[in-house]
Amino acid sequence: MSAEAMRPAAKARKAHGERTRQSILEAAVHIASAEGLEGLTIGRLATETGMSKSGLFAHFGSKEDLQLATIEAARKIFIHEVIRPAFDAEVGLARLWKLCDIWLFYVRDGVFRGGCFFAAAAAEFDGRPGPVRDRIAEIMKEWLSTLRRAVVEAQNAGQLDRVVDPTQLTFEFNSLELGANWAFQLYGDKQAFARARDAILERLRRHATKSGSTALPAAKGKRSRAARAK
Amino acid sequence: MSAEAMRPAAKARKAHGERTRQSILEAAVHIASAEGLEGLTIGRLATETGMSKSGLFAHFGSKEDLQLATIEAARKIFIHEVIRPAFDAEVGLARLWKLCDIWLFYVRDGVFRGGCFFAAAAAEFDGRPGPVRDRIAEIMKEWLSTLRRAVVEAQNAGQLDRVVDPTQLTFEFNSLELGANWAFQLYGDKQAFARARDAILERLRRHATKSGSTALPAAKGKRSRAARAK
DNA sequence: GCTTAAAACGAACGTTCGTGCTATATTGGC
DNA sequence: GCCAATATAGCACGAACGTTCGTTTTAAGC
Repeated sequence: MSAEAMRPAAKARKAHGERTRQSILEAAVHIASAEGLEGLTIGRLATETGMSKSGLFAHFGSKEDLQLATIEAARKIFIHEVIRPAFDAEVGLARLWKLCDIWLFYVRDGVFRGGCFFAAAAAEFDGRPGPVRDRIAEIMKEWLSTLRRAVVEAQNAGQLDRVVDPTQLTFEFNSLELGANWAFQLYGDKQAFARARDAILERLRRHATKSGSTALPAAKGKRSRAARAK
Repeated sequence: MSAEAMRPAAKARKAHGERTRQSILEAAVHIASAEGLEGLTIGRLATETGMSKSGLFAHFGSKEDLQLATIEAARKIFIHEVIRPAFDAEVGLARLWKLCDIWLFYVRDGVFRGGCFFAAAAAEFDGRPGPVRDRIAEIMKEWLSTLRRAVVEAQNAGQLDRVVDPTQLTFEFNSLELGANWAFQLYGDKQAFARARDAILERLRRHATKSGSTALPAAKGKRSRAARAK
């Protein structure tokens, strides 16, 4: 009844506001990833979107709410760009590898202007307690859990040796990805992606079972590095 | 003559200013590592040191100069706390390992409030061109070079297999350290240090020659992880 | 103890920050 | 075409920012 009274019309009533809110957040995400969530200023965002400060501000009760909304928007993009495509791969080593591989492309292709949105946000807020920091930490835990689950599933599928500690492997992969992101942001070093990729693949190959190794990309010869350097 | 005219008295004349400048920078370094180089505000710093804004400001011509001076102060601390002690170890695998090991302690022991000063600064400024960003990049390159040199020296000493690519190994070690720093700052996860340590040691052991492996700490039994978890 | 330069201060500048309040467009439902 | 709700704009606020200025305190050299 009450739920039935919530006609689609009521939703359409809100459509316009929701749409501009969305376009604001789209701009916010890119500014924040490059200049930081604190550098994301209301005035700057208003200029960027061609709105007035107050008009824009009305969509969010406070700057903190804007930051939180921006984080959610970034999360959606991350899920769409990394998680979803990786889940097209079948469970096991293939999915685990694809998660890592796509993540590297997600940074390299500039899905966000400032590299990984959450790596930047985490570094900015790790010393400032509050809901923003908490939400960032939650989302990165989500990512780590997804990665770890993929490791365990690969083991359950008999494609990955059970002696490897899933938490340890997850830590190492995440670190290598953060390292590649760091090197690319600070030095524009694209080779860092290849290095992270090599390091991850080397670990996966070393612990892959015979049936598992077919799920990984074919190993290149020793000349691969020299060829790449050229 | 002119040089002789520069009597110690003339130096003593300037002593007081230099000393307060140093104490300002000491406070600045800790604030900046926790709140960022931009969050390091002149008013905040004045309050912290019990000085007036203008009196403090006179020591630096601009905020950017203050940031640069803060970076130099942090670099000196880093050299004193990490580089110098590691160079007590003899050239080769021992020094390489000590560089990595001490770095982890440097973060864990809170030499800076916000973890690794330069990791935080790099994340903050990697998207903002200018002298501050340039200097941070330079200093981190210094660190990478030091690490890489240690790898090469270990190879030259016949303690590390020559098939390993020094640049690749340096990238991996640096990534693992950044990963530990990240996990500790965001989650307070102290186990991350053990994980980074294990990962680094595992790689070193795998590529150490017979003569080299004596330079590494004795391997713990398999129960070590279970014991640590308890 | 007087002189003089360095060091620190207090007050104010112009901007920009986040955030309210009030009025004006814009829009969907009838 | 009118109504009511929603969406945007205009304006002003207090606070904090980096920075400048003229003055006062501090301390070293003779």
